[in-house]
Amino acid sequence: MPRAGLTPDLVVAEASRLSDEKGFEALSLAAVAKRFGVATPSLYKHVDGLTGLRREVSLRAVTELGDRLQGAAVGRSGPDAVRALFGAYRAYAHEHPGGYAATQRGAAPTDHEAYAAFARPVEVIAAVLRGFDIPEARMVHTIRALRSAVHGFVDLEAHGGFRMPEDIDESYDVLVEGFIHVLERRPGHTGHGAEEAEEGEN
Amino acid sequence: MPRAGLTPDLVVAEASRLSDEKGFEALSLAAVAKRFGVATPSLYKHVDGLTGLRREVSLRAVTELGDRLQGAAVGRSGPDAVRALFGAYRAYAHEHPGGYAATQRGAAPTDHEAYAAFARPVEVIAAVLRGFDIPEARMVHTIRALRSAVHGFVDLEAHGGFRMPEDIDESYDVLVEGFIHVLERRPGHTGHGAEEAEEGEN
DNA sequence: GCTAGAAAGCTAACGCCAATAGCTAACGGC
DNA sequence: GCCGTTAGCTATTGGCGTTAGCTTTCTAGC
Repeated sequence: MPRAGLTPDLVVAEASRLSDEKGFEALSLAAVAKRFGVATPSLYKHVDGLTGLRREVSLRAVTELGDRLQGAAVGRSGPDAVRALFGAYRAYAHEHPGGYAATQRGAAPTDHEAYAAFARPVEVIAAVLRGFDIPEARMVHTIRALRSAVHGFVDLEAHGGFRMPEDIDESYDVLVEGFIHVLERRPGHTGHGAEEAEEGEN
Repeated sequence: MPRAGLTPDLVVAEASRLSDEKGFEALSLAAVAKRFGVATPSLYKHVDGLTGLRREVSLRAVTELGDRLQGAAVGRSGPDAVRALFGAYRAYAHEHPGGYAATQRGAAPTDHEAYAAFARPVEVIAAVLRGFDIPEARMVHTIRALRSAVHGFVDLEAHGGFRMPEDIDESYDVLVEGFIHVLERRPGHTGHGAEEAEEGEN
């Protein structure tokens, strides 16, 4: 009997595809094995159980998301960069719903590799926001606000939370432009601030 | 052997408690049964399987969330009402993490009872926003933006997405005040709008 | 107070999944 | 062409959801 020729990368790639098609919650070792025409236990030779597989899918997804954000932001600045960021973020979630969902399961605090991977998208956001006149003490709060806005919209949309007939793209525009408006005309204001800290998941 | 005295309400209440303690994903018939000192199949006399139990927990949660929002908004208007809304929303998520998570699994389109229940929190938000000078064509988009902001923040926070040392309450303030700022000083602007529609999940 | 029927909770059994142990056969280096 | 490595297998265990069918408790009505 010839071998299936699996590798960790192949398995994770197929798992990512599967979770994009059926949802991240539907990701199972049995389903992945079936796709390769292989028995479930065989996957253990390439992946550390279901937990490990989920972790790898998350890592892959968050890395790709980071790349996309970076790609969107490069060469732009100010409001344009923010628009590009918002756009790329939602586009990724549309193209890879399972991957985006995987992105939401944070990494264990001890898992340094995952920790770093999860920090990257945030770093890109931070870089873009530095183009605005935001006091250091407000930086982290602003990053968190942006992340909340994007993620909230994308997540609600993905779960079918917007049921009215109004155009969803237009709603996103309203959100994005509203956010930019605050960024531009509201640089300071709350003077009492904490000191700054370095990169990481804000 | 005396009976356990279960009722649908008791079962759902215990399930809600369990999912608040261990997470909505950890909700299982087996775990609920164990809490009552009862065999798993016994629960089928009160609840329509795991799917049904999840639905009931969701309904209960979304109803309570709606009540909380309403309670927070009543007697207030304008920015104060928005602040109260944001506050109550996050407070609910803190007190009932499992319930809040349950809230995110939307209802089936055919499930009219659930549909109505899920619409209620949105109706409260809509009522509060009517206190601002927002063009009808922009209303739904604004509601969606608010929901995105709150949910995004709460969801990221719940999943441990804010890892920097900065105070999270303060971040929430920044988000809330930013949103209010847009509401107050940016009533119109994009003139091209759709027509209005009635309540429902926006 | 007794009885009959409704219904609560039980055990048994099946299928699906994750996971571990241990076998076998295919592959690659020499 | 041989041999060690290892990919993939089968067998098995344990947990879960679900259905079927039984027994026993409770309660309504006489």
